[in-house]
Amino acid sequence: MRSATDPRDDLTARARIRDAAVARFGRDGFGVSLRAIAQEAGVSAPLVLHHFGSKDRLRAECDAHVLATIASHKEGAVGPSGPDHLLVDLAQVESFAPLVAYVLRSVQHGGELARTFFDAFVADAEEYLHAGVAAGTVRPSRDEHARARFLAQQAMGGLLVALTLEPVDDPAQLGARLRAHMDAVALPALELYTEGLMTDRRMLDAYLMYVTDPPGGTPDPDPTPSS
Amino acid sequence: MRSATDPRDDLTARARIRDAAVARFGRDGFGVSLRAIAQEAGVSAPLVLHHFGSKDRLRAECDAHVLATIASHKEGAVGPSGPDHLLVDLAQVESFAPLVAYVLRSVQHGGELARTFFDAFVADAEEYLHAGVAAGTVRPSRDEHARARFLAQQAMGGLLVALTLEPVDDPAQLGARLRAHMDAVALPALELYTEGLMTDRRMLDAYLMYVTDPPGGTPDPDPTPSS
DNA sequence: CGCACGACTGAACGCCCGGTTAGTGTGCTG
DNA sequence: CAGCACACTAACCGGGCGTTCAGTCGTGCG
Repeated sequence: MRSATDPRDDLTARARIRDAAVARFGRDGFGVSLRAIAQEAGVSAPLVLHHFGSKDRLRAECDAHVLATIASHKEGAVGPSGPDHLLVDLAQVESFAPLVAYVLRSVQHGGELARTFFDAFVADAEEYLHAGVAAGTVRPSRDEHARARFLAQQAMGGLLVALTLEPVDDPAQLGARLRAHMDAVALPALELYTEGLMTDRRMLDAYLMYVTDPPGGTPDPDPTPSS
Repeated sequence: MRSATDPRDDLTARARIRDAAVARFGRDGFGVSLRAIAQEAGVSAPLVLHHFGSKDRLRAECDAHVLATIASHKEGAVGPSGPDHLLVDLAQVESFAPLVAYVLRSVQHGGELARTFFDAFVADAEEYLHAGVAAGTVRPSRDEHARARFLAQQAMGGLLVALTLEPVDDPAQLGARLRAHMDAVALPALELYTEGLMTDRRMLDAYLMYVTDPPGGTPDPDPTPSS
């Protein structure tokens, strides 16, 4: 019983299965079989069901566990470089790499956790940008929320595409791969962020003119004919 | 025989199966069953194998078909807004929406076609940026290729994340969804592209200083010990 | 001690998968 | 008309999946 191993209590088979599931889900995707998870945890497949009821509930528990773990670590030490680096920094710590892989899989696959994570990223980005604007290091935007969402989406997506096109087999190398991605991205990103891309304001001004005064007015707002 | 239906020749059951496979793969992912594809094409499952040999070869043929179709259309009319808009513009045409969905699925899943497509995107972006630099509308970069890759990766990834987090059920709505994504992204993107993000050059200059003169020198270039 | 209980497992079930086989209909060809 | 090539299908196969079941083992408790 748990009374005998009181301090560990969560390092028992149940937790081992959960950790193995996180690792396998992250490495091979959510289609991985229960038997593979069981083997990774060193137990039999039915024991997984015995503890978690079903594969779906196991997945849900993994979601909650990953969410809670990362959230608690986010509080502990705020990243030096904004939300984009949180996952990258976490992945450098070997023990956290599986969690990061799990998060990336989630975002690749979609679903509840992915949206939760992404919303948190956007919120972090917005907060970070707001601090920059207040400190005078970041230009204000005409729509701060849209900008935060845009930047988070682009950064997350770019990372995901890079990892998808050149997948990392060994989760121990995930940290190095993420670091390499940041290195490859650093120069163009900093260039873009400080110098922009365009040499003049024509396109932006044209767009601003367009949204405030659409050329076609409001054409046929309810195009439902009589038939 | 094909001599009887000479002009159609490619609209026979084989092509119908291929199109059904493209549609299903794009809508439900590559895990979709052969039976579902067969049902969509209105034939029996073994007929799919009869024509294509195996699921893998069917997938390969879909890859080639999608690649060829989009490539031929790309030649026909070069997009007015660079490579990012090619898929978006194509998806507006209802008949092309399944192909676009297939491409996005490919990039989400990884693999050969994904890399081929992505490399083509990068090449298009590089060409487009180069033209802009030559015309004086786009600032030059210290690493043109890295910038093109960066922008393509971010744009593609951002689109993918947006669609993954809020998936589109009906392929007929894909065009509208992509348009909505471009609308949501237009303002922050144009702001970033024309005005940048930073108010000063400190971070960029610090980075440039760092890469040309790393603080740690060249630490242990070949860390292979004697053992 | 005896007993109940939870952790745990081997075997098996039902299902669906990709793929195979054996055969049917059909239309062209000689 | 006979022969034949081809598109096409019903039935089936082995295998892997999530899940269930019956039972064993170890252990704390009356």
